[in-house]
Amino acid sequence: METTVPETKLIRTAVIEDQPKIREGLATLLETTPGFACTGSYRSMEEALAKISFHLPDVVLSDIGLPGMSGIEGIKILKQHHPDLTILMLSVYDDDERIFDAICAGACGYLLKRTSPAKLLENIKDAVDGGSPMSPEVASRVLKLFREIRPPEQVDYDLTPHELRLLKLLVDGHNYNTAAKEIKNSVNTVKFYIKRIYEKLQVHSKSAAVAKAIRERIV
Amino acid sequence: METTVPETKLIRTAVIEDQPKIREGLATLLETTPGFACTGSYRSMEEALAKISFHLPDVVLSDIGLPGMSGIEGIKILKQHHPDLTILMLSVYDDDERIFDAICAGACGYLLKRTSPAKLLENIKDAVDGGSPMSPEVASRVLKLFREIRPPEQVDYDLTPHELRLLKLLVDGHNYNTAAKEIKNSVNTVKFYIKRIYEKLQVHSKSAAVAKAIRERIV
DNA sequence: GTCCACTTTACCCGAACGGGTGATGTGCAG
DNA sequence: CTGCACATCACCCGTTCGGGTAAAGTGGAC
Repeated sequence: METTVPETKLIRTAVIEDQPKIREGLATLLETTPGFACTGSYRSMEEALAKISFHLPDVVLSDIGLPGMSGIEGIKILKQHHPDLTILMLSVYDDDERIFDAICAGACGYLLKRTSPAKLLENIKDAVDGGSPMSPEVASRVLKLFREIRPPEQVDYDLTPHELRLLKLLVDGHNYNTAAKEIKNSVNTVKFYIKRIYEKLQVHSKSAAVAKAIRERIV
Repeated sequence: METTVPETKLIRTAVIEDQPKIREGLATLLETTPGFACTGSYRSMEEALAKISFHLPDVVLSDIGLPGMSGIEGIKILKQHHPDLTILMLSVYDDDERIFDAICAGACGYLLKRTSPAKLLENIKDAVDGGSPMSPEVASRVLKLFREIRPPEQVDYDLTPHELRLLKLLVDGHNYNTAAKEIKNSVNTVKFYIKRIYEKLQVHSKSAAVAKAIRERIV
């Protein structure tokens, strides 16, 4: 809800892409579209890292499959040097692994190369406005991964607060003795409680209990 | 790259929203736009759950802040009854908690109410095409959460493949004996290897090793 | 008071674990 | 052949665990 005065701010974009046709196409697109500018186009991450500081852009558009250093490795370094840089990945790959890595490396968006020029420009604008543009397929995968991460429905096995606390101590590497000191009980009490924890969790050893506790996020 | 013959398929959409103005606005928008249809508009999740099966839509557009059952609770149930239903959340809230819950409950997209009608229609289309439309702010939050989830950078402690396999067995609840059978070695060999694993992981017990392995995603 | 549920502690015993040391093999470089 | 690295296994010993049983102490309900 800001006053949208005729936007004078140019979106300065750099391109990192090894295929000459695509690289030049993007550069031309950015140069000829009002409101956009291309501050540099680089054939490799190494080249970009060496030269980009002299014409720092607002947005970097980077391929992943580059000769030499990969785009993902590269943007990690780019982000270290210029933390505020907005980075969009532009890739033909839409596999979970690469999407995940790119995002964790600092990319704020992930577009597939088949994205139309109009969409691309719109997405670049979104990105500088703080959005995180993703191609539909990419967004789906991100959500899918997202769901996989926390599927378990917090089954709590009816553990009492006491038992829970003790379980946490076990998870943190305590043995019966140190855990006993921690909760100010005798070792025998601890042993007694742990028996019940094992029953409730249906396990028969400390390590199995710990594994279950961590995996099912009981801790 | 498919032949885009004049699309005859209507996108049938249902609306769940308690505010009359918004609900009716959405219904009208869907009815009057070529290619779209509104199969029903409901004031509450309870109403939707009761009636939606008679006119099953392709897409459900649901508010979160509803009277009675919340939109998030509701779509969980909706998804159980109709797993293939495409569900888009339409909400004023953009907090992490609700976004997370909505996605995990089965929403395939999350839009803010300030989304323009044109964008909204486009996003609905994206959704039926298998995409996962999100408002820019929402997408940013999703990526932020995403990064928080896997911060630890895969330190692998120089475990050999052998040691790694053994560690996995421990994590899966094996004791020395069963693990030994599993890798066809004597118990003593297993003990020997485990000693080295403990050294490399800097731990002194099975449960601590298991905890570390799971937490640092060595498994 | 009595009864009952719950917490806390105790003891026992066999099995599993942890750590140390040393002895075989097996294959490869010299 | 010798030497060396490495994998495999054995034995020992003290500690910790896992599981079973039993019994005080505590507090509230009746």
